[in-house]
Amino acid sequence: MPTPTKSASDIICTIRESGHRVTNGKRAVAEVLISSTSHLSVDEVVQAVRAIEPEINQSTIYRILEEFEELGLVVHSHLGASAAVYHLAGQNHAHLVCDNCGLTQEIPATTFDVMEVQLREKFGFNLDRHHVALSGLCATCRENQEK
Amino acid sequence: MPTPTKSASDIICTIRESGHRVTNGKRAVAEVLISSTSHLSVDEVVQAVRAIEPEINQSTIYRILEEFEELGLVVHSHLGASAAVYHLAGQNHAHLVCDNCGLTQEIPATTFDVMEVQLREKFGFNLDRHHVALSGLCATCRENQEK
DNA sequence: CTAAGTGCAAATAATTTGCAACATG
DNA sequence: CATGTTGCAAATTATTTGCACTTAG
Repeated sequence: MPTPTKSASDIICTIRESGHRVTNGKRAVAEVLISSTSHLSVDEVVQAVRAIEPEINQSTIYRILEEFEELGLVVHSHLGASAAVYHLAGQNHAHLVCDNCGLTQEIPATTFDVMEVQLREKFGFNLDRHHVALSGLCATCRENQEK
Repeated sequence: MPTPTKSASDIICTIRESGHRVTNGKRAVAEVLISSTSHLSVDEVVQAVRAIEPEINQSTIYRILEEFEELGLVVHSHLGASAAVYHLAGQNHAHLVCDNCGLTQEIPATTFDVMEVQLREKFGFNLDRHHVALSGLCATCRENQEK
């Protein structure tokens, strides 16, 4: 059963219910995350948010993203690059990152269904399928490497 | 077919063959990596190397590790923590990192045999099994979370 | 009102780089 | 002796934090 796509008001609601306060900054971050199809670095979130709320500070964005993550609204990954990237939770996908060119493909998290069960049974480990990032070589770089 | 364990002289040999020069620093880093069973952060490598070569500089270690990685001698991963960790290549294992407590378990890379084939066939992606790090919850943290 | 949230600037942490001095092949 | 390597200090990049001021509930 796929997680239903969240709307901005769902996010606002979750914030309020958790006892946190709703601010313009949080509304803007929510909108940015919802309208983005890809993964955003903190810096990209900052740029996008400033189009809505020009006066917002970078450290505020860090704090908002941290709060959203604690509330389970967003997840972040380290896709090999230096800076972390954020996106909404509940989007069922995992990442394949090319070591060579940095290309990131998204693949359905269902790819890991079997592995998830296997890891739990064998190692007692509960895989977070929203947070999977695998390294390797994309098709193009592999071909070039084989010369 | 498991990759045979490298010795310090294998590493030295590879360096020389690649046209790079062999220095005391590189010898020391090679020894440290070989005698370590676990993953070392750059800082840990620096500490360990200084036991052999007290005068070595941190940025030199960064440069040596970078060179070793280009030569395919070592690999590094980002295990969720801030600093990257390094270990010898060819040790067939992957990592399971607990999001909550940071515990890192090593599991045999053969766990990914099926997945490797699947990723190549479906997405043209060539998984690097030495570089796999999966996030989730370890058994203990999972239990505690279920209350 | 009052605790949560924010801006700002300074502090950390991890890593990289420019350059002059040095050492390997 | 030519070029790869190193030490050092300064620069970068990503992220965090202390604190006074502001604002949502």
